[in-house]
Amino acid sequence: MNNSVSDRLSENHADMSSFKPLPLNGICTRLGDKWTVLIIWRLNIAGNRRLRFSALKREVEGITQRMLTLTLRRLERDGLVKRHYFPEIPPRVEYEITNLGKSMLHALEAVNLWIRENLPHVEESRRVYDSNER
Amino acid sequence: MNNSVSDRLSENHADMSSFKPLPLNGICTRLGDKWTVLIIWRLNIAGNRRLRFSALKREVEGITQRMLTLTLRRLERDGLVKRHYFPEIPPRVEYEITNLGKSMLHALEAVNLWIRENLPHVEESRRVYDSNER
DNA sequence: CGGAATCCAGTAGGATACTG
DNA sequence: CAGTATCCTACTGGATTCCG
Repeated sequence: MNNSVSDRLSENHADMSSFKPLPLNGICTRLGDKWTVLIIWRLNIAGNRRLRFSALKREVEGITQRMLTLTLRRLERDGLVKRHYFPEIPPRVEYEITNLGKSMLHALEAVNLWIRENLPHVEESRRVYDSNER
Repeated sequence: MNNSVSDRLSENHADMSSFKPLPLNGICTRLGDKWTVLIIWRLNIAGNRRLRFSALKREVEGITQRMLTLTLRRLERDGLVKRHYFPEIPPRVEYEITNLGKSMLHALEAVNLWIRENLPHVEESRRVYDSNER
């Protein structure tokens, strides 16, 4: 079986030179936007339970209806979230994270950990930089 | 010794519910911008060798002088990159990735791998979505 | 309830010209 | 060489209103 890619992902930093850079084709941009990670993170916590549109709106702090709709549509389009529509009156719509979405969040765990561990260093560096220069 | 945080980062997906979401405090946004990852990635490949401004400009495809300067300044401010200035004539400036920068790229390896493995699925999902709806 | 449509302000980033 | 300064455009995202 072929796992040459993961083989090259070793502990050895120098081996990273064999990797091409991250393809900045929209996914990376998506990860950096304001709401994507917060929404899919919330859906991931829910696990296999689905969340209604209104529930997400309540629980993702500060998001507007417009941005929630936009972000969910993009997530659905990318296959990271599944949308279940029930044409009742009033309508009911439920959202659920997909396996693909779960795997993406899994890949983000290391980044999450890095931020939690290194944000203080970054902030200290900013303080020093801002006091010296300017 | 205290490693409770990494303890909770297990293989078990359900445990992720105990994590607070990624703090979207500028770093995440930074990762999603157009040039940050490409630049620091290039510096990381160089390892402990430094790269001149002009070398980065040549090798980071399509970047403008302005964006290279801006992005390098932010990376320096965050402590991810070190700037070495030699006041000669003409001036010479060399950039070098820091250990903090290396550790951040290390945390990004899983994301890089995920994209390389799952981008086809995302693109297929987009094709289906765009043909069905609209 | 779950949007869609419209308007608007702020910002990211490109192109270009100038400089110590 | 390694920037800085300026202008300009496109896009992101907030606020608000309307709708089935």
